[in-house]
Amino acid sequence: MQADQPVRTGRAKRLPRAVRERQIMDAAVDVFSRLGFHAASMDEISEVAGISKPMLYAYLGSKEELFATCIRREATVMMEAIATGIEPDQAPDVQLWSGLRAFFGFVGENRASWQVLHRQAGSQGGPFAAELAEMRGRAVSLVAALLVHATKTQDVPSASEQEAESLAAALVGAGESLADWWLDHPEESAGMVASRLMNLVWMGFGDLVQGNIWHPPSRR
Amino acid sequence: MQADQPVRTGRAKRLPRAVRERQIMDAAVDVFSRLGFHAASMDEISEVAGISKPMLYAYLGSKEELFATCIRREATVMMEAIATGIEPDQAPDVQLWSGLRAFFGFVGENRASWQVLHRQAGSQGGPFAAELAEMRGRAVSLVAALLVHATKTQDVPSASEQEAESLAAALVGAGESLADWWLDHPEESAGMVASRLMNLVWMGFGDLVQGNIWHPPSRR
Amino acid sequence: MQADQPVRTGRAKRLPRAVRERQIMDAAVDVFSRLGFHAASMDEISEVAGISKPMLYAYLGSKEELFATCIRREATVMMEAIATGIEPDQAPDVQLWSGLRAFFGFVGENRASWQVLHRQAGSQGGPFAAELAEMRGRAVSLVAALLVHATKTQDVPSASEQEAESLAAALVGAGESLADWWLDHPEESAGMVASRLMNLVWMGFGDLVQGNIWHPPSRR
Amino acid sequence: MQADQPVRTGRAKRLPRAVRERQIMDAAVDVFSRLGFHAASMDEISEVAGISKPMLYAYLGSKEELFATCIRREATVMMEAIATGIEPDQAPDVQLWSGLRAFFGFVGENRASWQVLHRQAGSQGGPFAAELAEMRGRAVSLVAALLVHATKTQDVPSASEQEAESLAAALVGAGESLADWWLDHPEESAGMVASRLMNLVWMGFGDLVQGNIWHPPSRR
DNA sequence: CATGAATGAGCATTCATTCAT
DNA sequence: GATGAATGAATGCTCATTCAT
Repeated sequence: MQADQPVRTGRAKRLPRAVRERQIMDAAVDVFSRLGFHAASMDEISEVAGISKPMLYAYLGSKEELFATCIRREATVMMEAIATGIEPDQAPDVQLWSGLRAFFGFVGENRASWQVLHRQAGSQGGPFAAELAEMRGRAVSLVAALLVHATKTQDVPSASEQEAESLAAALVGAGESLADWWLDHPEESAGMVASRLMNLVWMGFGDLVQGNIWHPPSRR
Repeated sequence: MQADQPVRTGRAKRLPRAVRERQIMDAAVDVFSRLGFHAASMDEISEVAGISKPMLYAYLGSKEELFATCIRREATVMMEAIATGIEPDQAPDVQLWSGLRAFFGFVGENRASWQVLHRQAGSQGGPFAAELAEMRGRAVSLVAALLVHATKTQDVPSASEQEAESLAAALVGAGESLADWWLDHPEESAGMVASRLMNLVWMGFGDLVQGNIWHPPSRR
Repeated sequence: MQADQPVRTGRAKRLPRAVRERQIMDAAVDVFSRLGFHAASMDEISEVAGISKPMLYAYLGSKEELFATCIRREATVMMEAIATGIEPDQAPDVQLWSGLRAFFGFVGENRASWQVLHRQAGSQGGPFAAELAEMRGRAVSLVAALLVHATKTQDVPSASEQEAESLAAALVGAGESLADWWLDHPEESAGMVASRLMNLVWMGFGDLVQGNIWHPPSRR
Repeated sequence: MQADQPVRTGRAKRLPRAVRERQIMDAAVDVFSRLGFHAASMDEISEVAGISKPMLYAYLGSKEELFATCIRREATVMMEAIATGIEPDQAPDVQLWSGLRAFFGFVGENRASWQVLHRQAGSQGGPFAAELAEMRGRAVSLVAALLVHATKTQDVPSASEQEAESLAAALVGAGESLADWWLDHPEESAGMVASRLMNLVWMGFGDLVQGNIWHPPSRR
């Protein structure tokens, strides 16, 4: 997204550290999202960032540190986007719905960010796996809390934490997978995709096949 | 699973080709599942297999060929396990249920196999991405077909193919994610985990929070 | 030339040693002439020969030994062909002419042999360089002797051995180079090519450009 | 020529790129000329050049690219040396003579260069064969042109192109072979060797054995 | 005798990382 | 602060050669 100076030449302009760091991380996110951690090379990142490799190391440390930093930044931004999107004082279904909408909205507008976060899920070997796992775990917990909250508003024996977490994991996975599917079918709108997932997890196939559909509150 | 002889010493015993090939592929699945394609080295695979590198190449070809062969073998075994588990002439919900049970059953008993198949999802660059994507695509199509079949038994305007596929993608993602979660919570039984996902996707949260639970037919 | 059994299967028939050795060497000459020493692999040679690698080693020793043996055999055959072709009791020019004709005749009918002998001239590093150099040296000496003999029949101060050898080296090189050129222009006959070289070295450009041509004795 | 530091130790001194590149190519020519393309290893070249392997690749690309670059450089230098040596407005024989003198002069002073160019003639397989063949072809064409020019100054039916080319090929081969012979008999002077070849190809044995010798014009 | 199975040793190439200017 | 120049350490792959059956 920021392959600016195609051929860097001469000495890079002196810039305040914060700006430089941002610049580098933008480049790193770009490259990591395109190639994945292993295939990405520090050479290419430094080139895209428009600085020399020693600067890369001076500012962001090793490749792994750089990757972890990227993950952390992008994950934080995404979580904030979602948190901001959720309408807190509404009914559980509406909260979930607004969360999903925010999630797909974010993915649609930040493909690179999303891919850095998701395209590496497997490489558990690396030490940045911790970073990734933690970020994902945070998302799962958030959803789990929402689910627990939903059951508490009813007269049903509240589900165990374990159960909530497992369901949350499933939901998060469904969201990730659907987001990937969406990348290959960009003709659909974020709202439509979000709505599908909402229907699936709130109504279930059992209802869906009978024509029972979940609708956003405004239409109710 | 067979990282036995940490330091191989002397000449490996003469074995018929077929046996050695199996041995090597088992080792490869082991290493690939632990480290992922990129981080795995042919050196380590040959060591784990208890043979020298040239045998690797003589029998299974290049690293990429080896990986693709692993993927194909494991995917085939898994798909067969699931196909065998599905009860074909039953109602759609029962079919789905038996499929999920078979899936989690397989994952529980073949962790390495499962991880080879799932831990590389992101590596879009590699030439084996095709292999992986195809395998996953096949699974998604299978689920989508099941969903379409389910809607057709009802008097509802049958869902578009696109919609079915997206829901199937979500379901598959939910299954994958839940399988991963399960790997970290092995105290649960396969049936319990499968049942959770079944309830989520068939009943939906909407029902679940009201205490409506899906039960296997025998209990109905 | 002897890629007989395309797919060897089962155990090779027991054959008397001499026959086996011939078979192997024919295959080796074929492969060496096509690929050169380095690019030729013992695997391919054994395959073309229709036997297993251990047999190759049992019969002909190491790759270098095998190559040296090939060189020796082919060179001997060629030298004999030339020696046989030379008419000993004739005038020097006729002797040279018959030698050249025999040489080009041999090359035309034994391309593989010729290429094994000539296509490796450069690789002086290997220990078989000795073999090659010796063979070539023998050819040069033969020509030199012929030249010396020619001068002795005249009333001129006979050229020094050194001079004769250098001229012989030049002549041999011209022959080799012309033979290579001929491989790329097979439409010419052996006699025509031989005649060109004869004219060049016997008459010289000085005569040639004045229309003075050397003719074989029968036409004189 | 600079196999100085047999064991390089510590970090190589910082040098500007152009200098290092020259240094590397000199080393490469040295090694290639001694061992030939196949037997030469990038390890040895880097060692002789006094740098690490990555520099080789950073500056000169792959082994094949490096070799091709060497060939091109050396061939260019040699062709220029010869072109410079030829006296253009003289009679054909004088032109040939000056060309030969220049050729042997070059070989005498640049043995490594000569050997890189000549010692690989056979390796037909490699992708650099094109490079080599083209260089040699250029030389042959040049000589052929000279021969055609020579016949045109006479009243003789000008030789066919084919004939001229074959004679040129023979002459070039004679030159190459004589140059090699010379490498083993360094006690002779370049002029003497050149003169021998000149006499052979201009006067022919027929004249030589009768004591007719070609002399450079100044002595005529 | 004949062979499938096995390997040690080496080679081209790349990449994260750092030094000296 | 900023960089061009430099490298140690792997990695994928191949080949001549040899056991064990």
